[in-house]
Amino acid sequence: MTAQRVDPDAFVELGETRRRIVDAAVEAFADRGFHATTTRDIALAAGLSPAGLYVHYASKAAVLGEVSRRGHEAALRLVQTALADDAPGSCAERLRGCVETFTSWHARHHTVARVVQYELGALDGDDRAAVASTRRAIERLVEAEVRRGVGSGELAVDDPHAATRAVLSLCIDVARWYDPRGRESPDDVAALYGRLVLRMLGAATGARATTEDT
Amino acid sequence: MTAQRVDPDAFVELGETRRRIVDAAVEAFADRGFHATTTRDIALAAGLSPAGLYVHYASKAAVLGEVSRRGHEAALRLVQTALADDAPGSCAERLRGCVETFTSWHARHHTVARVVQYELGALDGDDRAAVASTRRAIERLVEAEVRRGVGSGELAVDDPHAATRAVLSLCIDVARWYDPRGRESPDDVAALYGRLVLRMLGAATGARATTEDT
DNA sequence: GTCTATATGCGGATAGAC
DNA sequence: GTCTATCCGCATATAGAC
Repeated sequence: MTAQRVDPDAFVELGETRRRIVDAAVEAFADRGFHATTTRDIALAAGLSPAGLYVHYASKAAVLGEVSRRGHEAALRLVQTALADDAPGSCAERLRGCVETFTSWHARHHTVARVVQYELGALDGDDRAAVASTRRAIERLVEAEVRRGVGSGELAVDDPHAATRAVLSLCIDVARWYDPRGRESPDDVAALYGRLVLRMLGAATGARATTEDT
Repeated sequence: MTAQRVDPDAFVELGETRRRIVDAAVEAFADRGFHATTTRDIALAAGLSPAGLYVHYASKAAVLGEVSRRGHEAALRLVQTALADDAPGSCAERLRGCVETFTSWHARHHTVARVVQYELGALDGDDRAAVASTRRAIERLVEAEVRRGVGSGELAVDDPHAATRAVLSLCIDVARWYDPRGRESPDDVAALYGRLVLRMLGAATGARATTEDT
């Protein structure tokens, strides 16, 4: 209906009609899943006839591909920005920032995030490969930062690969349970997760003062 | 094929044919999702004709209900045992044990766990209500233990409800990414997660010695 | 680029014999 | 309790006019 249900950064340059299609598809895929969503659902919610969809996308899977590719790219950009070479702060501070934006995105855009995280199996060939590559890029960036932190003594973990996976897993799962009708804002969850992750990684700085650090 | 793909504790007393149906359904639901699985897929994998399934279950959704109810009940039993009144140890030790068994179950039985965690939306009325109640019971047990730990000073968290949700979220998401072909056994992941969770919860005991405690 | 109409196949579930 | 045969509705996608 009113628009802006999805992450605007990820879908701006699509044009009006495709934008409406993607918007409707995200809503439906997130709510009921790809396979339980019909092309009619998407077309009608986008204000088109059932056939109107095929002018813009070759198939239902192509619509999913658009959502998943762009969603993954948006998530990667967040991580790249937070952990860029010229980003300020210690490893721990940079990781906290990264976890905060990544978590906040999964809460704020939990519909897109659900599609991104839980419909990988429905992607076809090319889209699946593109998305897999983006996912590896995200993991590599975060793991490299964790290793730097361990190297400098800021962090203390035995297995940086497994610890990184746990951190990303925690953030990603926000898309599953987050409910915007609940009490917590995306920023609330993000702030909490920033603190929890620093503890998980054994960050040296005031990690256990009285209760939690701020 | 050979049997024993699913948690035996959860599905023993079903009888031979139902057992084969449930086994086939778990495999298919976990692999492709409920909606992408056909009743033919299930029936044929169970060694039945397409119609044979309906002697034992009224519908595809009824098969899902069987899996989800019993899967949830199995998960609840694990938590009840780990946190029972007469279970030994401090709050932190009991929580570590709970996280370990809960995590290990989600890895070892990741097919059942995927159905349990990701197909809630496809349940119909009665099953959905039963399952929701079991899920709340799990959360309540864990949260109560966290609150006890905070009260006794063993743990340090600002918001026990949110921290409990994060802990369970971390464990549950194991079902999404765990791959038995990888290097880590379920017990490896469980041991790691036990340590990470105690850190998250600010456990006082040797939480940050040199690297990670054992 | 949008529509109406429709081809075509597939999936959930049932009927009825054995 | 299992089978074969089948009904029936629905979903993806296409055809062709405007």
